[in-house]
Amino acid sequence: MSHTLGIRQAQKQKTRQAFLDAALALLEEQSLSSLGLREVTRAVGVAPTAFYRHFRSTADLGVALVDEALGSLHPMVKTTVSTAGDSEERITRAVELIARHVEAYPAHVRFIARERHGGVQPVREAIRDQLARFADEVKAELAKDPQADGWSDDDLLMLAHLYVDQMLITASLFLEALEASQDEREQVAQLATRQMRLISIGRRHWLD
Amino acid sequence: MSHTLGIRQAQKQKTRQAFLDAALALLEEQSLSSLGLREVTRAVGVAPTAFYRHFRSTADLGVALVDEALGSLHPMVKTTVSTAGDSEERITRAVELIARHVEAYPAHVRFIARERHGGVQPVREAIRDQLARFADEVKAELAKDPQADGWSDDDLLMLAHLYVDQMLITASLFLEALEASQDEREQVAQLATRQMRLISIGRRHWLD
DNA sequence: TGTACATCAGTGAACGCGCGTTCACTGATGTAC
DNA sequence: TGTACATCAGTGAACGCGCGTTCACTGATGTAC
Repeated sequence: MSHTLGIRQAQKQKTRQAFLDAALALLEEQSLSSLGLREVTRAVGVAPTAFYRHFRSTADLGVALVDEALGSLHPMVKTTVSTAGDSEERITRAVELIARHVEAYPAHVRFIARERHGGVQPVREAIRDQLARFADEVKAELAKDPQADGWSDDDLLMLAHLYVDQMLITASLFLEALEASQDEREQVAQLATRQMRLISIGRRHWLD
Repeated sequence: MSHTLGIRQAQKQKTRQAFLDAALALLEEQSLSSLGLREVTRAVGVAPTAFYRHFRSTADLGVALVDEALGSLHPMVKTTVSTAGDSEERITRAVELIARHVEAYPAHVRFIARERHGGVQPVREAIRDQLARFADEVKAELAKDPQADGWSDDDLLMLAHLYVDQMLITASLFLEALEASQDEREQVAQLATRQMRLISIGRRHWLD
């Protein structure tokens, strides 16, 4: 195994994670720009001053949440656009993958959707950077496909951005439908599937 | 002309508009959920209590801002997808229309992008409702096109949502590039044009 | 293994400040006659 | 047109409250010998 932390470091990390978890829960019903430092420490059960042992500000905590929410997502994004299977299979797999991710991490998804255009600049920038990385990775994945023969770099990146944005829109729709009926969630899945199908058709005929 | 308001009503409307303008300016750098009532009255130059003569809360003011930002936009959205001209002409016209709207009303566009997934529920709902209306209107416009022959209602609405989302994404990109170089804005226009072109191709081959 | 000192995550009191909301008010505008 | 009363947009004082940040502290953990 890798290096074991000392008791002190382990405890510190545990508290830090408690801050992130508490903040994420509080952010289900408000934006980061109105999240209070004391509000978070109260939820964690520590003194307000303890906050400063881990973060400079709530904006700083927000950036850490971006890393937590998106940092671990890169492998999944690749899978979403992987070249395995025929077009229809890929789409179905992608939509299901997104639906399951939203079910598993609704608060993370909500946080990203909310703060992507939110009122805290460093957080917006952190999200924008991560999404740009996603687009690059998707582009690399798309380039592997024989369909990409003859495509310019610009066009591949254009399509990659279209996919990334489409994933976010779909995730956001699943989120809204999360508390609703099974039927409503299936409608979202169907809408998303059709939209991806249309994009897929456009992709196939791009060089016609 | 229509009914002329009394002096009192006219003055009241003027103050109300001053609240909306001041709030919109303040919201360039924060979210609605952190906007303070006293902050707004200070910017307008009236006593804090004057706020209650016009709005129940900042959330209420936010809903009024949604109406101001999106209510008058319906004619433009129709034009954006109108059937006049060939496919390439339509796309160019749509992208230019969006670019000009962002230049003319950057604060409104920012407000909508920010609060669409923001922390204030009534405002989110107001935006969602307006966007649903846009999608319906776009769908009606798309149905007029001969290309729509053989399309199901569901598929038309699917495409309408795709267009509406695409417009918002494009507007948001133009907004980010607003303070940047002319070159950067042209890159956004080019990206948006290509994405709409791809969607347009997908549309053309949908029934193949 | 034991001791003596260093580190540092979390504490708790204190601060000045701006917040949202209440209330009774004022004086210009509106209306009835 | 003039008068007497009603309306109501905006005022200003007052309230209790929670905020972010500072500071010196404590005591468990870490380290050097």
